[in-house]
Amino acid sequence: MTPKADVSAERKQQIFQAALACFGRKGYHLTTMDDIVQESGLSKGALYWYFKGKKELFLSLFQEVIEQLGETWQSITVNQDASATDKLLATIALFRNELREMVPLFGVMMEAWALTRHDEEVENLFRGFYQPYLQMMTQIIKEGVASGEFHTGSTTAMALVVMTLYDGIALAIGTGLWQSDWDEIMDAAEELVLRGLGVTRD
Amino acid sequence: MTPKADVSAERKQQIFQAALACFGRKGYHLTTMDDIVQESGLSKGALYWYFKGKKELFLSLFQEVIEQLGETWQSITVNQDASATDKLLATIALFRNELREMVPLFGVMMEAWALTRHDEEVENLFRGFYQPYLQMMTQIIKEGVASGEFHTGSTTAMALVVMTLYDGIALAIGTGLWQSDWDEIMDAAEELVLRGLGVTRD
DNA sequence: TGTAATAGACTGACTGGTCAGTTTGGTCTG
DNA sequence: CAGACCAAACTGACCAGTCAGTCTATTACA
Repeated sequence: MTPKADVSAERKQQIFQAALACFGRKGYHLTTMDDIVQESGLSKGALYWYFKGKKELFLSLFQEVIEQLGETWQSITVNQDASATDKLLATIALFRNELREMVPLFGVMMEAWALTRHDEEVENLFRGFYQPYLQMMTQIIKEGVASGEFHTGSTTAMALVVMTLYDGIALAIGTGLWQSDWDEIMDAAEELVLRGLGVTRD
Repeated sequence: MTPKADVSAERKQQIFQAALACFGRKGYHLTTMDDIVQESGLSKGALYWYFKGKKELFLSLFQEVIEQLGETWQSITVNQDASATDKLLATIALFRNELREMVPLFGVMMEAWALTRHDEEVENLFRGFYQPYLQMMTQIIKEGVASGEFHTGSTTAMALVVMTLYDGIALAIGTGLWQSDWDEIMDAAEELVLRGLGVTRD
């Protein structure tokens, strides 16, 4: 059933890489399949052999990255007997480190968010991506409020706002309009979130 | 020299309205000039009589709204002898009220942000839009830190983060992925920002 | 007052180019 | 040879922007 050495995995990776480069440069709507063909060194037939079309290729780019980050986060968060503060700190640290790697994706992701509004398929996909994130953050805050570590009026709203803060940073960095220092921004964000939630550190 | 009643103002408004409806529905890339033609009840020629092209029409949609909000904010902020806390509270209240009106624009604005990355003209325009906002926020925080009302490590980074927080909310609402209650979100944002800056309210 | 001239506002068919996706015809390997 | 894999030419829909011309209201002038 696999008569030939299976090159599909590396081919897909090859296509992903080319697609990311093109989408990153020109955005979703302005990159053509032919751009990706050229960048990848393959042919149009090859692209359509591995992916149904432009949209599927585009969305596949995120699936991997987002889901993997979610899993990493979960593995940190699930940790039974850590305090909510510890979990929050771990989350913030995770964001600080992982999001930085994802900067090239941010600009592209913005377009994906925009697509969300006009394409039900994309909308559902992203809702699926995002919901676990929101739930994890809600869970952490809920625990913190219960244990008296955090203070907030509405856990769900606050969770959304905190997630949203990092989205906003991704947006700001993604546009490249203000290329402030990453660590400085992350420090400020951390400060705002921790003090904003009423966390008192040692 | 003005032989005919000048209808250009209302025509432009008519086109704006149609454009906003179309862009809001289908996004920038997917709406056709012909869509706007149909929606507006005018003709293609008329559109191109008033606007150079699709991009100019799109960008004009923001110019008005953004600049006006900036001016309103400034008029509040400039107030000589108000405390930094008062200014911040006024700013937050302004955002709470004005941004709500702008929700239909948010979805569209995301695409504008995305455009920013592939079009120098758009980039410069938006940089110009945004910079005064950032400066005003920086100014407020700087004053607050100087007077001991606020606490933060880096005023500029914190200003960016706070602005970014509201961008993120705009993004979240713009996508419509989570249609949480506006007031609840704004309450949480206010809470996070105020406590995060170390503001102690009587 | 009648009429020619002019400017502003507007129409809509048309064009030139673009691009996602298809088709056809391979090649290489087991 | 069978089926996975790929090349490249091709198709057809779609769309931003153009342009030649129309319509209307005002003005200039006799």
